[in-house]
Amino acid sequence: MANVHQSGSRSKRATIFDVVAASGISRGTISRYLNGSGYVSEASRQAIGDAIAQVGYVPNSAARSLASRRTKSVAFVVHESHNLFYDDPNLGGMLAAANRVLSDADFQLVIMIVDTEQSMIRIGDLLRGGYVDGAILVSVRADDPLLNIVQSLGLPAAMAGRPDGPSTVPWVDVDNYAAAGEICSRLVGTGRKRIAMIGGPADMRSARERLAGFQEALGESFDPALVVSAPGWSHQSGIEAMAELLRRDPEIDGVFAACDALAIGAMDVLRESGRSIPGDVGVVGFDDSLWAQRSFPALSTVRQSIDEIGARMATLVLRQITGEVLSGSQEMVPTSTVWRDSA
Amino acid sequence: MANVHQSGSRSKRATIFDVVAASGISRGTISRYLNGSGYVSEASRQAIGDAIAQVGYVPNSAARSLASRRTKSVAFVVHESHNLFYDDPNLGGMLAAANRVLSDADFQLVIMIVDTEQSMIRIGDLLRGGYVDGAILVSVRADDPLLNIVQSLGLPAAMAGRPDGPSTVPWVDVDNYAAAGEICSRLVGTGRKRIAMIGGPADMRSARERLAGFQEALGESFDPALVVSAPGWSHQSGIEAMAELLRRDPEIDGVFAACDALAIGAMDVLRESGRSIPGDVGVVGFDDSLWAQRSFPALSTVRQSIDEIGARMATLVLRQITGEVLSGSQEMVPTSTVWRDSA
DNA sequence: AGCGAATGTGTGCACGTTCACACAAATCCC
DNA sequence: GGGATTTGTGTGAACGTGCACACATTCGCT
Repeated sequence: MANVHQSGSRSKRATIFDVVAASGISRGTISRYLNGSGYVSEASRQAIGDAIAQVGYVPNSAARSLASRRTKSVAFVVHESHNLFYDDPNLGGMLAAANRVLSDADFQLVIMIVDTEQSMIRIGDLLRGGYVDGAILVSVRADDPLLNIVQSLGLPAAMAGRPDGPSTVPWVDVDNYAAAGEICSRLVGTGRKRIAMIGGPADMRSARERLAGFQEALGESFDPALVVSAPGWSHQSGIEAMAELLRRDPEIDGVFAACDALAIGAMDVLRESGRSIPGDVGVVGFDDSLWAQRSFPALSTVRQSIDEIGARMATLVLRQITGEVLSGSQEMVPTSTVWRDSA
Repeated sequence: MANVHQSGSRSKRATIFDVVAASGISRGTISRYLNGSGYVSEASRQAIGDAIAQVGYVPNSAARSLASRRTKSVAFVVHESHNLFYDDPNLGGMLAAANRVLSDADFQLVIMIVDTEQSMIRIGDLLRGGYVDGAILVSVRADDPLLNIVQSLGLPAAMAGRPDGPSTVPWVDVDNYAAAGEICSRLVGTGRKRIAMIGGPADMRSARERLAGFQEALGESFDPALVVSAPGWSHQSGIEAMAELLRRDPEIDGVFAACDALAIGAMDVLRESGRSIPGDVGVVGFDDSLWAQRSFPALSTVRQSIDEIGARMATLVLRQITGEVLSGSQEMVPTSTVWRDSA
């Protein structure tokens, strides 16, 4: 009851003026203390620290953002349906990796999922309204309005996968073409004759590159009739695509799926149709997500470090926030082929 | 070049005063227009709308937050290691569901992961600094400092799983005890004699409740030597726990794992040791995450709607933000047993 | 006609910081 | 020992909005 500070949980929050009153030191010096801009004597330092602890002061972030024109937060923008977050461990992994880097730099991650026309408007306004200092763009489509918003604003940003058209936004990507080519050539090398592909959404560059790598690896024996482009990257899409492929040609003995979730959907269909894996049909995927490691049989796939992609994007954004000009910069993360049991 | 608005991407952002200049209408009325507080004539409405479009005005969120003392954002606080986001689809599902509800209400989701002492301080300060209007707490530990912060601040909040001690924070939970009891009694009912359990972290209430349900279902035949508490909810923990159990008793013919990831880790060990599932050993899990549906053999488990839990927490927080007092309120989400192939 | 309510509009102040600037004191350098 | 630095401190503006209040106009009703 005689408690000086925190008298009741309903009391107003302490402001910098309360610290001024408790320490007898001016606003300016306290601000310098808080922001580490130097020029604060040891004595003041001590007094301010004590006063802050005594009144339980925490700087108000809105006031700070308004005055400094910096929010200390970065958006993680996902242009996909909400449930991909449940379906695809890669998304969560990228998010976690980005958050780790950002929070070490004292930045917060704000999540923005674009899956309707309305949400696009909302998020566009948020970006324009200075809600964040930068943006990490995941799953960007061809002609994505988000890209235009970010560019015309000059907002620090980075994206996963290279953009479709010309763009100044730095990106982090893997060599989809080469990686797809390599895993498929090994599929060819193990004697498969009728090899099909389940592609990703055709309006995504990474999907098209994986397809190109597949085609290159197959060379003469490439047959466009054995390619189905799934509308999404989900397990369900894989099921539907595989069913369609088997309808087109029941003799298929090899499948390259553009991501692991698609591959596992395909394996489910193949197994149900009585085919053995890898005996009758060899299956390979892409991503080396957890699905690949835990599926049965364990999936041969292309390993890409989702962690590194997430972390690098965060770093790119942070560097731009601190003033570096990275326009058009690009980074490649290496991949490797992981040969397991499915092919 | 004669472009009036947006002259160069580096131009300063339009403020409400630019709208005043362009429309000839006062700040107050424009503010009312923006916040839908009524009392704006049709003529003004029109003029303001035009002026806003003309100057490309978007309200500044920091200024708005400072003046209104509302941030329109809610924290999603996870007290777990970063990589759980990759490991556990439930976390992503909860996040997506919460975000859907929040963004419909025009709120943003800010992600905060607590996994070190330092991050706990950072996030505590963020919550105290008014960075968010409310918080969704996931994976709260016994005596969690976060709980105290939230409560002493009177911050609107909700948590997944009921708290360990007394607390006023509303929660959403499932009946872990009953659900665990039911799935285990069916394990008993199918003739298993030596049934083991892989429990979750002992400092989490849900883990202890699932253990209690297990014990109740087994009755007389419960043997504490056949229970191992995993330090986390991960696949890897499941592998280690199962190995330990087999060391203790190779005759085990049934396993109840406190979550699906643990169960699948256990199945991997069992399969590798030459045991067949469900022939030699029956395995059941908890959560009905994607892992359960796609594992081989498909896992029998307890279905809980992670989506509904996430959405309800978001709703609870929003209701408190709009002024409702929900202190101590609690909601139960129903579960059901899903009988697949693993037992 | 007159009065109260409903509708519509503008202005001052507050929100809690950061930043630039002015200035005071201590230190350095031939 | 005097001027130029370096170090340290306080004060007055912003930053861009919401909200309370004062005031003007229109409407409905007896």
